[in-house]
Amino acid sequence: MPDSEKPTLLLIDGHSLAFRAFYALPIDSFVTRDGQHTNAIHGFLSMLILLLQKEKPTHLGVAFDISRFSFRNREYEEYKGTRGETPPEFKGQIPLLQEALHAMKIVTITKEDYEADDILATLSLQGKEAGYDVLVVSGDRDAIQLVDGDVTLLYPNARGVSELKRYDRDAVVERYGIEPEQYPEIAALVGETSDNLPGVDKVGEKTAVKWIQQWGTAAEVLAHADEITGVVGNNLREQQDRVVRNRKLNRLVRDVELPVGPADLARSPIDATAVREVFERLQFRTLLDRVIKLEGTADDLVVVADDRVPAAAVPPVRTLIDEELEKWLDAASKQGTAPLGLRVVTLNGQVEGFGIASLTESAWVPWAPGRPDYAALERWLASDAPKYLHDAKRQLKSLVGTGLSLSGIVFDAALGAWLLRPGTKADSLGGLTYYYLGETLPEPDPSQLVPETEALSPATEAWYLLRLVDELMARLDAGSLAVSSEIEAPLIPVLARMEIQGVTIDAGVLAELNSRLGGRAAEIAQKAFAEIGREVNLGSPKQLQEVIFDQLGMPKTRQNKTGFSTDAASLTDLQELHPHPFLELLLQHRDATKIRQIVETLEKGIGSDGRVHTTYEQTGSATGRISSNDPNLQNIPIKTEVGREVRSAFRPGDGFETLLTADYSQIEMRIMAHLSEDAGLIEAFNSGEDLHRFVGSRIFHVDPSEVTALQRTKVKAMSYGLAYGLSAFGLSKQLRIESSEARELMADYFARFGAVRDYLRGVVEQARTDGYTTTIFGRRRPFSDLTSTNRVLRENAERQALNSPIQGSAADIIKRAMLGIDGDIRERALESRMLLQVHDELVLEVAAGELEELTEIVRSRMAGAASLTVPLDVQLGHGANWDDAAH
DNA sequence: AGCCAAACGTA
DNA sequence: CGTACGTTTGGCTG
Repeated sequence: MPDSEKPTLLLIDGHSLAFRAFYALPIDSFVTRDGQHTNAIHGFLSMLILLLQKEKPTHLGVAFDISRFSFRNREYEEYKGTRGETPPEFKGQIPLLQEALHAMKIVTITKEDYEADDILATLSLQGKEAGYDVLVVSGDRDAIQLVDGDVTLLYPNARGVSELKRYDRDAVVERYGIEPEQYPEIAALVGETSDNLPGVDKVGEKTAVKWIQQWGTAAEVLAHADEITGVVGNNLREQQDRVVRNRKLNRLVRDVELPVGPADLARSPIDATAVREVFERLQFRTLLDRVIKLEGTADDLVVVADDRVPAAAVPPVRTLIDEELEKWLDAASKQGTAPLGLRVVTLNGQVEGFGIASLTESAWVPWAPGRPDYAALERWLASDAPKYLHDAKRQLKSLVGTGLSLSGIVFDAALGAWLLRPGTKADSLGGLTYYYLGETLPEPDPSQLVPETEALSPATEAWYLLRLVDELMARLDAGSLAVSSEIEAPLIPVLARMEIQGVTIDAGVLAELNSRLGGRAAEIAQKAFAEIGREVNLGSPKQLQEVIFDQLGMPKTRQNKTGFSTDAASLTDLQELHPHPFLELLLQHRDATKIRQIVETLEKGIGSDGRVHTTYEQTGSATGRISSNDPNLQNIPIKTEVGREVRSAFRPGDGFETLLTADYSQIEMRIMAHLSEDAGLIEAFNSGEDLHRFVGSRIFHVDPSEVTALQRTKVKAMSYGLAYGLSAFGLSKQLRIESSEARELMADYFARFGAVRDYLRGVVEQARTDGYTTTIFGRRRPFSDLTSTNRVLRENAERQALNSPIQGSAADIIKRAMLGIDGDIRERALESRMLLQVHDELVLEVAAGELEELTEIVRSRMAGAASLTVPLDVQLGHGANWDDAAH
């Protein structure tokens, strides 16, 4: 509770918060009729209103930078040098935001030559000394140093401004393990990429914290630099200038001369007319209402995190059984009833019960096998009555063996959050609730025997889940919502079944392969040692560097962080001009041990049922692909002969006849043809001619039949590379041709397929404007670095952006095919089942007598998964193992 | 045990 | 100076 005796001074870094809001809110959705972008203003004001309601500050000021340059640039020219050009859509919003603030009678503060954070530092110090409770809101981590007994920092989480993390002294200590004053000491060692202040190489937060805990300041760390051993110690000694410079620059100035002091920041009543005028100009309707409401009746206002989600009181948890439960669930099953939140609770693999919630009620329903009085629960679970879950696949799998079935999963919060921010890692329910609702769920500390905080009831979790889903759905655009409800949510049970089924792998084949490869690796190693006259660890790049560059005196290869690369490409390059048996043997050794490692991983993964059960990570990629882990079954070797032997260990299980594999041929190029509408490429696919042969004939001006193998190889590499943003330089590297030839090849390609280039350029351009790319089916991927002035960052983002609609659309398509196939299999009650997905390939296990029917299902569902301007070609094959099945 | 970088398997 | 992943290994540190 705020100390009611003390006035509260709220200080905001306007620029940094507005900038974060700019990237947190879709730029498209906030544009006035005359084209003025307003997303940063909207996000900032929305956050401000929340703060005013929650914190009830008596005094308030917002500081802004005047320009990108401050006295720090005189100290260090490159300061903040990596920052991108401010997007024009953002720039214009700052004066408007200031205008809106002035209408609300909020003081804005700027100071020539200083940054907003220096202003905050000065005012927070003055405020503290004058007896205020001070709240500092900044998106700059340097502001952590301001935290004190009376000064609290509110810091936005990752992206977005609607959730602010509260850092008081304890929170800083908990998060960083050091006192707030010491934060800049750590930052000086670690560096700050966004300010273009490199720190000491190899020193991350952990290391820095450890040192600061030991020695207190960065200066003291430097004084003890010679006590630090190892590479890190060397780096520290060599790069101490950086530390000194960083420390100098990240110290905030606390005595800036300002025209106002804390007392001048007392809040005054808003100028309602002016607010109305500005807000109408910005076309902020709901915000206007919220600002008007702030006046007067603030006390009985419900704090809302968003226009759409009214916070409600947490409903009491009831334990429901018998008729009461039946009545509730039957009502919820009626057509058109609102979804319920659901948590499946397990302990040691056993289902213990269910937390179920509506917005007004929440219930804990214990469950045990064989209890007849839970018919209503089981009926509701199995029905299509809509349900919201978080990480539904995991919970679905936990029901295996209980006899319970679960249907009606219409939205998964983990998937929804991923669709909003596909580049981020999956977050827990508590994490998402905090991020999106700004509310903290109590989580017991697993390290405590008797936890201080008791775990939240699953029923209450289900209630928070319900509110979270409302918020996620409100934030998702129409296209992403469609992807959620038509692709991702329906795919959950399909993937769950694939994981549960697993795939049979012949352990005997693997064992034989393992020992054979082991023997071979040992042999090769011996020969390699003989060549260099000593034994080294062939798996150690460091030792290999000694051998290759020092002992053998080979020319240096591509540089990497530890010296010079010894990767396959570099070694092959070396072989060209400086052939040496050791290099050849090393490459062979790598081949053998790599495959062997994969074989061993697979062997360990074979369960008592003789099958390997991977886990598909539905939120595992930024583009929309699924990933596979534990073990990864999407990287089983295929390119070499031994590699294919691994595939031959994949067999149909007992009672199944054969394996069926089906893959899309050149799906990414077909999507490229569709999206670019390039007439030549479309003709290529409609002609029935081999793609690369066709393209080659156009580039080299010969008949398709006269395209040589070498020409075809070059064309193929370029076609595939295009979708990845390949440059002429990269192409020349890959094909080992002159860069002039590579440039010519690309020029010739684009001369014939110009629409492809136009399309790729257009994608990047559009992504730069909108801030995201979109797939054919509406899946989005946001980008922030497309406007960076840092060339490496920007060009990386450009390649990702041009690739994302292509790779992402391919992912959409195969997912749709999987839904169709799974649906058909179930509808026709076939015994056959889908086992593996490898991005453009599916592997199925065929039950006796079902091959013909299943083949037709797979063919038509895959080919029909999208209607593009070119056909989707599907290659099918079957056989006694995965290798044989692929022709 | 935890972290990082390198290397390499797949699409 | 080609996208998207997951896994292992060595080497460093505690």
